[in-house]
Amino acid sequence: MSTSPRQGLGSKRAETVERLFAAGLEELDEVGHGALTIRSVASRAGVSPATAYTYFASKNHLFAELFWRYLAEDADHDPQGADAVARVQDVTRRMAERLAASPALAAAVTPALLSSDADVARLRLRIGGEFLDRFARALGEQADPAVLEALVLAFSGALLQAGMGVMTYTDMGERLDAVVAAILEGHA
Amino acid sequence: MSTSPRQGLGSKRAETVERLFAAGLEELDEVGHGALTIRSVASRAGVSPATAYTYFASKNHLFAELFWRYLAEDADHDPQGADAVARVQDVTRRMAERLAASPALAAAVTPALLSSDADVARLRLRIGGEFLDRFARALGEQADPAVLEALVLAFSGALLQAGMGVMTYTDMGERLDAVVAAILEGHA
DNA sequence: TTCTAGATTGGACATGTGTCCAGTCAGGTG
DNA sequence: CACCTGACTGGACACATGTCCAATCTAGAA
Repeated sequence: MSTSPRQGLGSKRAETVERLFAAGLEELDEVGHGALTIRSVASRAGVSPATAYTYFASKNHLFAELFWRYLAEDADHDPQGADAVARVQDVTRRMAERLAASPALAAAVTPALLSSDADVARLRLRIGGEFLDRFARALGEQADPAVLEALVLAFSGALLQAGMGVMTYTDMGERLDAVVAAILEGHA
Repeated sequence: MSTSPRQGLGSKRAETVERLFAAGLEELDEVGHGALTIRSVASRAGVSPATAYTYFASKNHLFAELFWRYLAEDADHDPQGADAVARVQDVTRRMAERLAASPALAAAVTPALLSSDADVARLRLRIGGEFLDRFARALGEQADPAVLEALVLAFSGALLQAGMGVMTYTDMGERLDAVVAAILEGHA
């Protein structure tokens, strides 16, 4: 039995996974997602590659987990603003700012989420659900489902384009302001 | 000097590249983009891997070229419809139908276009430009730039979600009808 | 202290990826 | 005909990826 009161949290496994996450972020910033390998992350975290692979099925899985955690840090925030337009813009601006603050992670996660890897597929759904929730909350109760879907799709599209380098994450915030306004126009 | 009047078109190189494209499509349908390798495509086309690599820098480059050609087949079509909404829906429906008809190619191209490969980056811009053109033509002259961008982003987002398997390409057509209507509402 | 279960490890393995290069081949040229 | 040139080829290379397993370590339980 574990001696720790909080089940599992203080376990050896939990400590190791934390070290791997931290090493992953550092490695991402320093060498980018192209050059990063699970082995390099393992080495930075001071564990063997075999150990790292017991935690992450693949490089893509690692990126997806890192992104999910990054997203979750911000999950409790309630969108601010007087009307739906302002609240939705608060959501997109906030996301864009956070992504701009971690460009390496943002660049890594876009291709990673497309992986057919089973662990990635699970996280992908969670992440998609989180986006949907945020927009739904910003819109309020009686929102037009087509409008909600338009927002989610436009946001996904912006993520994709930024991920491909067609626009920067800083641009993304501003451009989405206009796009959100255009979509919501006539949908009081 | 070449004996062929149409410069290069009848050259050996052009014939080989055609065979490689054809083999690539067959291989995609039969084994999917995961299992496909440049070597397997080369073998199917009856050329050596080394030869195939003189035409395509990577698997992703092959997918991007295949998709670009598939897109170009349809480039001259003028969007039909009385008003902007109908014309834009014609564009999205048409694309969705074509993608649904070649699911393996569609599944392959989404991750491929995210590659940092230089040849892919070139095609990515061309493909993005093509989408923009089609929506711009469907909207007509004096379109709101924010609306145009909203449409392109929503469409990109739909491609991404379908590419991830969150929706089918058949769904995509129907869902985009509603999304397009919602975006254009109030933008006569 | 001894035992035990879970965590970690080294290292080999099979596979894929893209590069490179010296050599061959075929068809048009002079 | 002999010659060239562009296309193609075989095969080796360096590297990354993810898997596997028997051996070892370590901290808490008895």
